[in-house]
Amino acid sequence: MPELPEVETMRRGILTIVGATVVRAQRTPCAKRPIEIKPRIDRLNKKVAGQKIKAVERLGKRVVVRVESDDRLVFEPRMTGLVLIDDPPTCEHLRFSLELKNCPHKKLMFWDRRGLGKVTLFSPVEYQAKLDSGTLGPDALDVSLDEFCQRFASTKREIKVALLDQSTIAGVGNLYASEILHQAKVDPRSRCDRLSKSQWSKIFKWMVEILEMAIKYEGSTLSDGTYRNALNRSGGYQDKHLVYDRAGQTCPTCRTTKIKRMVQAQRATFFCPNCQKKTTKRNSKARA
DNA sequence: CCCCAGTCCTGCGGGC
DNA sequence: TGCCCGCAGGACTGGG
Repeated sequence: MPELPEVETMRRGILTIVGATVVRAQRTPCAKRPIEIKPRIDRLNKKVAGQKIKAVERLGKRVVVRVESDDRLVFEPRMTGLVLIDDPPTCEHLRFSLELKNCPHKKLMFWDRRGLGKVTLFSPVEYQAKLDSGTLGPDALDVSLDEFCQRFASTKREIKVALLDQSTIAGVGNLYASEILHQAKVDPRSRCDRLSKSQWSKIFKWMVEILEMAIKYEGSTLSDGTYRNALNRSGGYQDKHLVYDRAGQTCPTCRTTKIKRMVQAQRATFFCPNCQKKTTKRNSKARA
């Protein structure tokens, strides 16, 4: 499931399209079922055809292709989407393509097995409005500790659930949330408004560290094998997971307790009950 | 406003 | 062995 590191790996994998000219945008004829593309493909095509690609950016878990007019084509891979310039895993789930010229690669493609992904074209005004609407928070790798704390501090939600909310911070998903809280030694059920300053610092520090490390390893490929890096190989970070999908195994950190799986907000959470104990503001201060 | 459950989708694996 | 159902979860919607 693409989270920030996997999407960043996709972005880096398609950087050679910068400077290319878009010939046309089209839904891929062999795609099994249509995905949501906005605006309608003919209108979208009119806006991007003939435009030069100026930049390939990322915002949270989205790949953003910016053209000369500053219109932005935003790809949302969600569960099983891939943004590619090389052969997709199958022909049948290819959903969308941008034909290119003046580029070593002829096409930018959006492949998505489950079809939950989306492709949306935003004008500069629409894009700014989207950012201002508050539905998408700042990127997890582009936020200060102060803003990070500020955005979470007042909510009573459980920290694991809050981390997944893209309107607070964009980029962290289910897998990395478990890993971050394990390294920070925070119980995933802790209420945000009851976490201490030092716990927030640890969560922030490990969030940055884990996301950056996972980018170095080109992301995590899980057992379903969907996610591939730019060279169509598996990512490498799945071997570094300490708790995710390791229920029943001995915790690699304390080596005494078995990792547990539980469900929070209908999502699986993995944690070590020994390493990640609930602390109140009071007793964490007393300890310090 | 804030939060949560429900919804979409396909492929895989557990269980019978 | 083969079939079926439940599960995987990112992001949005509707309702309390």
